[in-house]
Amino acid sequence: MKNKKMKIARIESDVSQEQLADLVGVTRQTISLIESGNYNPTLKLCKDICKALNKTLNDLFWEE
Amino acid sequence: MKNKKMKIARIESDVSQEQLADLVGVTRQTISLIESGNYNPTLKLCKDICKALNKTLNDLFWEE
DNA sequence: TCATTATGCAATTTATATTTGACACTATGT
DNA sequence: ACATAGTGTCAAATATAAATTGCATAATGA
Repeated sequence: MKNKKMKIARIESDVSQEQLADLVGVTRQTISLIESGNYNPTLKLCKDICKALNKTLNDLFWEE
Repeated sequence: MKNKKMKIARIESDVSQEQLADLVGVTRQTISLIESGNYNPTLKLCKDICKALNKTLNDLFWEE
């Protein structure tokens, strides 16, 4: 259950895990864990990531 | 910064805070805190609440 | 009046998200 | 061959979400 949507959005925005981590104020490991799946981030972090990548919650974290 | 969307969706579905808490497997206090705002729930809990109320993440937790 | 349901809030404890520091591997370029 | 950027992952510590318990209030019905 990897989060491919987020990884793709990040690569489309041309930012590394470390750059995204800096943008949202967490560590690189946290970004890596979220993309790797099996992780349960907080809502605020999800929102911050969405804003940094110009996406919405549904875009990156919702599956029908 | 209250979460009115969630409270409205819950009332539309005719469930109490306690019933919603049971549906998603948390305590009534956690639901109360989320609706009161100033709280930062986990993504999994947000998703579970959305499913219980037949809404999406953007419906309840995203503001433009 | 009395009981019940629904809600808000606060203190303390428990579970877990996140940090920190480290080591490893794979490109890519010099 | 060497350096560097990007990523995956692990163990231990810290920060905070969530649980637990309890008390208070308003609304409703018997």
